Amino acid sequence: MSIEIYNTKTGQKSPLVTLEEGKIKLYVCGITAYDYCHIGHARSALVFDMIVRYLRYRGYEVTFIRNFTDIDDKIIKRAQEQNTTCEELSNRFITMFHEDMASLGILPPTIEPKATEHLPEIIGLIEDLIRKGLAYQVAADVYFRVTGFNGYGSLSGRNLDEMQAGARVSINEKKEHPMDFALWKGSKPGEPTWESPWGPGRPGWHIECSAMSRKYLGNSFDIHGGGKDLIFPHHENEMAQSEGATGEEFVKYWMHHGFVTIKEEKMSKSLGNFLTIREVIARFAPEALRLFIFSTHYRNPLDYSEAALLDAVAGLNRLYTCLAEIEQLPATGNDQAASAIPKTDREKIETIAERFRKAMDNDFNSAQALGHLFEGVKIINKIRQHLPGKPASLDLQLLKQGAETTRDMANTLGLLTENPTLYLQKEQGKILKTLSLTPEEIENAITERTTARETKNWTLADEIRDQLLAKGIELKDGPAGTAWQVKLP
RNA sequence: GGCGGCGUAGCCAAGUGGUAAGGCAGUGGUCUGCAAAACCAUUAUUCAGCGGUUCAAAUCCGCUCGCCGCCUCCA
Repeated sequence: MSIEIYNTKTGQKSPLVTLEEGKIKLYVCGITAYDYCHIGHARSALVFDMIVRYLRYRGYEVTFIRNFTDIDDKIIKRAQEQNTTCEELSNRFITMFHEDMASLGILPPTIEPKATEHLPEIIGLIEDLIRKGLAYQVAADVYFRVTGFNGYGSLSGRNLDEMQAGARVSINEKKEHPMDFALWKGSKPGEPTWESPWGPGRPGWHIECSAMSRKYLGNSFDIHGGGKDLIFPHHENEMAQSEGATGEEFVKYWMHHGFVTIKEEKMSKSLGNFLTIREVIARFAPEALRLFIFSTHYRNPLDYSEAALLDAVAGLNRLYTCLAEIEQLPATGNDQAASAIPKTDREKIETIAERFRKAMDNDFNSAQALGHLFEGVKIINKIRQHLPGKPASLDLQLLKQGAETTRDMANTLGLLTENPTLYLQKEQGKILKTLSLTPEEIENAITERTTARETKNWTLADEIRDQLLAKGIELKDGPAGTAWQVKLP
């Protein structure tokens, strides 16, 4: 079975057939570096991280390009506000971006090109377009002639007449057609400037991606991705530029992910309703954010809330707890004993990987894939719970294999990458730091309670236990004494 | 106005023609002096509403209602 991918351009899923056998060339639009990244950016990065990881797991050699836009109107404006240069500003936020990506455990792309480092390629592409009659110069600017490219609108499913009827397009008298867009902008005093055949200026927003993808991936490549908000105009314009210049099909599969919303409203800088990645990571484990993001299909909207993150934390704890419990199992069992595991359960465990792959092959349906992992965990837990004192070796082996498969599959999503026991300890440690209690105080209270229990003073014993619980410490009475742990969300 | 998407249990969320995955929360149970944790079991005769196609529909078609996004910078 092959992987099926939903292609924005065709509006349907189709089997992934790569240009070159076993290889995938992927270009993703990265950030415009002028501010901290928010959860929406995290979703974009995580979705494509998952896609890259999964494609590699499925045997593809993936060349992954993710660019930085380090020159544009917003950067110029913000730099002026902060009384700094565009270069300093964009470099600062690129560094922040890298820190955020590292904290989220996102694999670095093969290449991360910047617009400002590709001026020769950009200028060359614009010259190609002018030569082909697809671009024209007006004063210091160069515009793309949308009426000269007859596929214009085919990606976003629009046509030029409809878009003009929208009336939100401002009329610029210099342009031949209201929808024509800038390839090159003559610079105003004080703005970053590069020399060009059309005078000093800077590139328009869309041309950089056409130039850089062409340089690193060629005229034609397999997958181009980004957020849904990039479909129009950004990707529509990129496609027009690239196909106009080369005459070849620019991209085979266009992939666009949905937005992160807050209270059902799109998270965006202009609305001011965003949380930065660092704010969220300060409170929740990076893998919890991952689990949250992957708990819905990448094309659907995803509503951020604290409650939703806490759900994800609980889910992640369930997964890690299962793995930790399986690690505690004895290494050897009874070689003679027959398996005590029902056939249906055995089959469920044995087919975890197969079912996981089937879900992921279906347009990266991580929500369904995770459902299979949770179902597997449920069965593994059930079997483990009912294991006899001297379990059959066969059954121990099945449980261990099931846990290992679960971990391997989760790894292809960047989940369950930590040692289970250490992860759980670390999470508890993080919470303990926020509590007004030291381990010594807890131990002392337990000693006091143990004495009370020995004299069957249940009232006092329960009181001590309740007081600790109110502070977030759970006690576990066992044969070997009383252990404590921090209450996880 | 144009284009696109969504509406599944208390909440989140899979499921694109064959009789409702999974997670969180809740409830019952195992364990325990009682608990907690963990685990198990259980929770939608029904998929926004109304029609239609079909032996069969959450899934296809039509209409209605509600929500969201893009058309301007945006992941």
